[in-house]
Amino acid sequence: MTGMSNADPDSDCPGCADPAAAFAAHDHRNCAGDVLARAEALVAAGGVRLTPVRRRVLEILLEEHRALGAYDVLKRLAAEGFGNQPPVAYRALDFLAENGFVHRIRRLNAFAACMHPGEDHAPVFLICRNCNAVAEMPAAPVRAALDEAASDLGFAVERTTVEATGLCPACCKAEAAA
Amino acid sequence: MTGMSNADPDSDCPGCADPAAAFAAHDHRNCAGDVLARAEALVAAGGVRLTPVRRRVLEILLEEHRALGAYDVLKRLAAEGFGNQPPVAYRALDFLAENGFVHRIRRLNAFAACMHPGEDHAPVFLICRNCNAVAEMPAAPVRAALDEAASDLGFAVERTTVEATGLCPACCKAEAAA
DNA sequence: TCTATGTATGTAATATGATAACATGTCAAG
DNA sequence: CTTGACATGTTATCATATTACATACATAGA
Repeated sequence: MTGMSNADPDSDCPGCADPAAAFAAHDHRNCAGDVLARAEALVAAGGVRLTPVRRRVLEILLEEHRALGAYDVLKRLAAEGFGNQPPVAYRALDFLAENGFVHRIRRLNAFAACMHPGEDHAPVFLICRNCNAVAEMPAAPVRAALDEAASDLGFAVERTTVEATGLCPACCKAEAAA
Repeated sequence: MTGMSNADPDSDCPGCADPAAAFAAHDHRNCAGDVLARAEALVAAGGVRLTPVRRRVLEILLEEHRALGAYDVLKRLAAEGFGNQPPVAYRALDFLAENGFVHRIRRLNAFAACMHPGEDHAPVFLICRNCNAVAEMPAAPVRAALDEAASDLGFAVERTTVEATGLCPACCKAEAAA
């Protein structure tokens, strides 16, 4: 599951805040720092606690900058002296997901840090089937289409899972060349 | 996982071909029969084989008329003398999914028969968080919004997973009353 | 008709993902 | 300093999915 285009954390960085930059090369330490700072602010405001494990899990996902399975996260936690049983990872991930700091990517049974916590939240994910890079894209138009169609049936949408697989720009070009 | 509004196979029948009827009461044996017939025609045309296991899995999903886990399907297969190891179920389900006869619902780790095989295929699912009823909805507008947003990023969408949780009409009313 | 080939199925073993249940620790309000 | 709420640690177990390999089965070509 090593993303091709984001194996080097300093190079390509899909999933970053600016959707236009999502699949383009840039230094992602900036976005990671931003996000962590914003998360702390939100937590303080919301009356919930960003405990050491939770904070560390968020950091791990930000550092890694790609979707990680719960057990991958757990391995890293254990290596750093936190608990090494599944619930430790799941609890932290669930907390972060509920508070909008990470998203669950069902197609991959994995979790990825949210790149714009506190903002619009009905994320859409683009998953490259070739390099596994994952980008988070603004969802407003998709969500609007969904809401409208659903309300015609009398269904009240609360949460959405929208994930697309396909080819990211880099892999698309590579495949065309082959 | 017994859907409230579709516990009785002859009453409410979410997920049927006509999206307007999805959450309304009707006799679903009609849709099930239709679908199976259409599936056979498609299979003949497509050069693939609807073997006994595969056919039976499709029938089970049509009869049940709700999302079923692979192991639920497997239990029923085993009871009828087919193999009782996971791959038996997964292989049939994968085949059916690849050929558009069933859909995988990731949120539920489950599979449901497609109610209009051969037609437009970028399904959207509406899942009631209260009664677990699942409806398949036409996806064209959602898909269009998704394609457009993705292509701005240079991402070529191939397959999509679009699932919404919320309240179906019946549960919506019930909750409002409470 | 035989037999080679591809495709489907059967089976065992195991990997991977997720949760239930309960014990222990931590911290702040009363 | 105690109580209560929340967080964490730990055991055990369940649920979902896949790998690998053996066997059967259809069918096209010799």
